[in-house]
Amino acid sequence: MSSNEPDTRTRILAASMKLLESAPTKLPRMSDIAKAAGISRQALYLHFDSRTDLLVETTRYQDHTNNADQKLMTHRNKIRGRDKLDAFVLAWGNYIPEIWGVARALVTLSATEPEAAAALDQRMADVRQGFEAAIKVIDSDGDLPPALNVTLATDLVAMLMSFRNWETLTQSMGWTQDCYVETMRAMAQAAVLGDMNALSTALTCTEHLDPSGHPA
Amino acid sequence: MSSNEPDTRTRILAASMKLLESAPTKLPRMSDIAKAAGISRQALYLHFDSRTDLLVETTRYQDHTNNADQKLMTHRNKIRGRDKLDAFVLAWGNYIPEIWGVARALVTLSATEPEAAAALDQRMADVRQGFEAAIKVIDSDGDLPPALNVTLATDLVAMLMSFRNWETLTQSMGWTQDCYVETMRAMAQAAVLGDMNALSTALTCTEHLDPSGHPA
DNA sequence: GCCCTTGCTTGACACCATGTCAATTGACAG
DNA sequence: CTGTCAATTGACATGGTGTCAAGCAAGGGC
Repeated sequence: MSSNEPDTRTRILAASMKLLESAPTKLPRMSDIAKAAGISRQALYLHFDSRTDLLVETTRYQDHTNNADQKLMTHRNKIRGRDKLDAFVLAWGNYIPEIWGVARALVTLSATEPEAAAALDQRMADVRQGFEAAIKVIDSDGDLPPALNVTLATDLVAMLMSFRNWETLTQSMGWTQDCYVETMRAMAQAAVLGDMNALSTALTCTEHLDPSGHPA
Repeated sequence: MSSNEPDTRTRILAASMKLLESAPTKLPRMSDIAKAAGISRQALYLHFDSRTDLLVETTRYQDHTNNADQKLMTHRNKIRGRDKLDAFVLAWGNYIPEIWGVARALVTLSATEPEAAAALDQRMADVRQGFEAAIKVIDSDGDLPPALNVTLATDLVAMLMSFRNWETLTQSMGWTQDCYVETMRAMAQAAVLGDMNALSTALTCTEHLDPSGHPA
């Protein structure tokens, strides 16, 4: 029976993840999560040290159930640095919406909880590393403009592709996910390769935005 | 005597501002602010409805004491759109560090308090408007690349110059304020004007970053 | 059939921060 | 002297996290 019914810890994590995904802007109370998992509030503390601990474990759980590693490794195939960058921008940019709810909760908690802040830093460092790998190859390809070095370029792209920027553009400013990805792709190429015609491709968005546009 | 001793409300606001500026990552409790203002905790509620209200008023107070309007209006002089953009990027980019502490608190609270979120949205909208003004002129100058429209370009630059990005680059990634401003200036020009050689100017940073660099 | 362990339940409680209320004080004005 | 205003004090409600102790139900070993 243990093969069919998932163990309690897993049920908690699944419930936590579901709650965070379904209402990204509200972070649930421990009692909410307990109810959703079908156990008592106190029982949560039999499996997790604290609210923060539970949340951090939820992010791990989510990455695991989503095959995050696999999804973010598509750039392995590519040979040229610019293709690697492109692939990673695409992969990460399209992964963000999947993790939005959970990541947002992590951001919120990290304002007060150092543990959460550490977990968030780690996650951002992981993403940064993906970009760095691509940019190193761009550099050895000789495609990196002389004005940039690897560190600077990586910082720039990592900033550009930050979770928060995705949130701003798609949630506050109403950009389509497609528009976001395409524009960020163009921006990354422009910034790191000095490739300006990349930005003409972003033309697909203009349609989406002109008429309806901003709710704010 | 009322001319020399500031009234209580002002003393509270000053104390609140000072606390937020001196420890940007910790948001003070009401009791901390009361103590700093030299009054009882309960007396705060004689002047402000709630913690959120007090914080929002603190941001206004800060903008007022800092002459924010004046500082952000330097681009009025400029005629060409590209010069206006440049001036506003410079002005806003250099204003951010002054308001960091208070703004950060607002961001933190806005996760749970709708009032704070509204205030934050307003502030972001104000900044956005500054960029939009410049970009409209760029457009009428005929300098806006055909792939962009005003809305899209404004969103892009507003995202680039967001408070959060400043925080990421200068606080997490260790960029100098100068490096930040110069790079953002170049990025903005590249994004909105298709002016790629702007990015070569950002070369000043490479020195700062290569040796010491990342704490993470 | 008995005991022991394991995982969970229930109820109670400490802690901490925000926000509220009532009674009181002290100063100043008319 | 009196009324008003601003602030003080102490007490309290609320809501959330985290802790603790006692009890209970199911299953395994023997």
